[in-house]
Amino acid sequence: MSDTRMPVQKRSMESKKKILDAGFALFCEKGFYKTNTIAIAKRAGVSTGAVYSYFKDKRQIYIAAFEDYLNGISSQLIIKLESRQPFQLIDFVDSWITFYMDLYADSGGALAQLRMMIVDDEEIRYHFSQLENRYFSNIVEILIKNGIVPNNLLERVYTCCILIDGLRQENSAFSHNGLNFDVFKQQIRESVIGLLNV
Amino acid sequence: MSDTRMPVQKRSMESKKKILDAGFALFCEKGFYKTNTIAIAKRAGVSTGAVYSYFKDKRQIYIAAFEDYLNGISSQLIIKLESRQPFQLIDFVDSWITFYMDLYADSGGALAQLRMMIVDDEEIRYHFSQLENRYFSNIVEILIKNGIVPNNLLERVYTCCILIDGLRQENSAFSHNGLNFDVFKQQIRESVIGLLNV
Amino acid sequence: MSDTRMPVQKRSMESKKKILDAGFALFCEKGFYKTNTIAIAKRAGVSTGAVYSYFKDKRQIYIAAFEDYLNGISSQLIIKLESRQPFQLIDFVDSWITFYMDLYADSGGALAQLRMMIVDDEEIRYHFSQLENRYFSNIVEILIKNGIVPNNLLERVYTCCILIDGLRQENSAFSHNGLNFDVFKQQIRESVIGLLNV
Amino acid sequence: MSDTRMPVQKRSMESKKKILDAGFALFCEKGFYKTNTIAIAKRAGVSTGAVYSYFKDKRQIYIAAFEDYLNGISSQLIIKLESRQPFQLIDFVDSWITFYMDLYADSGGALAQLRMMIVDDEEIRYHFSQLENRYFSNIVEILIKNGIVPNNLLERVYTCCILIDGLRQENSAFSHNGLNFDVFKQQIRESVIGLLNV
DNA sequence: TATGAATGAGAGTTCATTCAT
DNA sequence: AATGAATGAACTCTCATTCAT
Repeated sequence: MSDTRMPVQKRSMESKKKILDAGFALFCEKGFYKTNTIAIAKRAGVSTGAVYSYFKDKRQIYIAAFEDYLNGISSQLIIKLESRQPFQLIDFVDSWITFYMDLYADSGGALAQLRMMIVDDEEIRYHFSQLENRYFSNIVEILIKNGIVPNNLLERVYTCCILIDGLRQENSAFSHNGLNFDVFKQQIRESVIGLLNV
Repeated sequence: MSDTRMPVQKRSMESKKKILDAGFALFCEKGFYKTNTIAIAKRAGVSTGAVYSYFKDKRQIYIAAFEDYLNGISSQLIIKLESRQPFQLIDFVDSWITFYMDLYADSGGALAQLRMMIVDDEEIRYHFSQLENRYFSNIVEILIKNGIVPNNLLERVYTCCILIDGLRQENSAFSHNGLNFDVFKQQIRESVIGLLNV
Repeated sequence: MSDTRMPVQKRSMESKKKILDAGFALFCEKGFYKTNTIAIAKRAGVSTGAVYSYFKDKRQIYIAAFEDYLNGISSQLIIKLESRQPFQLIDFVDSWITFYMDLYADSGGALAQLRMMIVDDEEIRYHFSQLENRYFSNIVEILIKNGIVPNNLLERVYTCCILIDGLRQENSAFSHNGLNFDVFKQQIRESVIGLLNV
Repeated sequence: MSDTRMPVQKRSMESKKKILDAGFALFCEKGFYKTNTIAIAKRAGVSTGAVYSYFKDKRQIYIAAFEDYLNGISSQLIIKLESRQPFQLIDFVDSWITFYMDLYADSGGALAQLRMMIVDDEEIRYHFSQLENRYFSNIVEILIKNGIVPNNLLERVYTCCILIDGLRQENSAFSHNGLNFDVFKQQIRESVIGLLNV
């Protein structure tokens, strides 16, 4: 038991952070239902009681942990995409695809888990329903800022997002026998460019 | 050692069917984890014991119920698509989109649930991993039979499937503010036609 | 389904016999608690209902099966022992040891199981409490018939029985490290002979 | 993944102890199969959940409870036997018989239960298989220490143990009609002395 | 405030027994 | 008489949550 007392608030914040990190890691690894609160507490190095002093219940840990994560990555993606100057559409699309796939690869299943829980649980669905909208809006903004302004831009961006996410799915979840990934990627890339380059 | 019952009597087969139907309905409504075996038994109008004489465990009910369902719908979709003669690409694509969306709409969450469980549970994933491949192959077959043979057809079909499923998602899972569904649908439609009409 | 109808009573007897045999085999292999009635019915090739038309409950199958078995072996042992003529004490003791051990070896755990259930279950204990008395009496009879009449014969025989059963235990249940079985057997043999040869 | 709790707080250790005591009492009274975890929890005055935070399953309660018990009694018997000085063989044998029978009488069925479960359950058998060897070795040691060193001592001791346990059985499990217990005891006593006094 | 032991409802599952066919 | 599907109480075990310390 360390003698040096830290400011109460700061220690408290650290415990909360540890719980969120532990919860997030476990939820990604094993999913919501196969993760229990005792395991979260253990991984976080705190007591089970502590978990319930910071969060009303298990679901709130989930929501808070994924909110943190999403805030992190969404800004990350946008920052990376904005930083590539001067703007070239083809370069932008390639970066988008690359960054998006890296993000998923690094997420260790986080985004797949979240998609699942959005289907499964009403409260989680409600909480994250605006999630993708932010992402779309950000992309739309960047495009407008750089003079890419076809009609129905929002819908175009959405279609692009679906295509890019399809590529991601192919890469991670299923193994679709006989599919040539490079050919597929090239098709997606061309479709996206076609949609934005009017 | 105790193996699950092989229905012999008529009564028995009816019970098994009732369990599958009840299980399927509940799994779709509430998801795997929020459905318990007592509820399945009650809904099926049988005892809890009966459930376990037909199925080794809850997961097997899930697998059997969804297998039945998928066998039903996959042939349904293909039959509908093949029945539209003479073949016209545009007409084919419109039918595809319509039928696919109807299927999901009628499934009452079944397909969304299944996607979720494929992510969540290893045994279920293993069991249904080949599921989408069958669907792709069927579409490819129809196209070839009707003279649509661009290069990289499999990849093109896959891309089309992703686009159409994106449309479906938009319709069911999320509400993306400000998105004009008809515009979006038109974009998808054109992208699909563009991919197949080389 | 064989067309030739057997006399009802005879068929009935056969089913009962099959249930007893199946029950006995399973009880020996797995014990009373790990054997279930469905398995007995299956092994016997009859319906579960049939089991309950011949026996009030699972315990009665156990009792009847072991009673049959014990009647069989006790007469067997006595017949074998009586058939060795002319009577020589040493030869008698050797035969006794040999036959007893063979009996156990062939019983496939039956007697060990029975001992266990006699401890565990009041009704079974009650039913078989006289079991060993018959065995002692038989041995005593043979000895008297052949002029072996030391004082306290019943007690001597009982002590002999314990010694011989100890030899059997050593051979089957435990592995007592470092024990030389032949030496041990020789000791038992001599103690038994000593007890009877006054 | 969830490991059983390592008691840290004092309260916790008391609970574990209470569960062990309750389990032991019930296992002795009613046997393993007729004792359920709810009854153990109730008798221990704890919740069912508590039982499973200290023990992986019911069998582990059994094993731990009997291990505790055996550790207690095995040293007890040896200590009593060693404490009788100066060593006299006849006195030693009489003490051995007396203490052994008292032990069983006081055990309230514990040792009989354990013998039964050693036959019935593989894991329990494995856990306690060395049990009797320790007892034999202890007796052997005492005898050697006191100059009783006939050839084949281990086997002699084993034979003695069987005889003494036979006496114990007679006293507890069966009622062998017509057997004069005192005569029988005298026979056993003399056989044991004969085996050791060469 | 932090701890972690304790809770207990409820989950999945088994199986001796019954009874409609 | 025979069948075997059906029953449902009882069992073992889990875990989100609480609360005495």
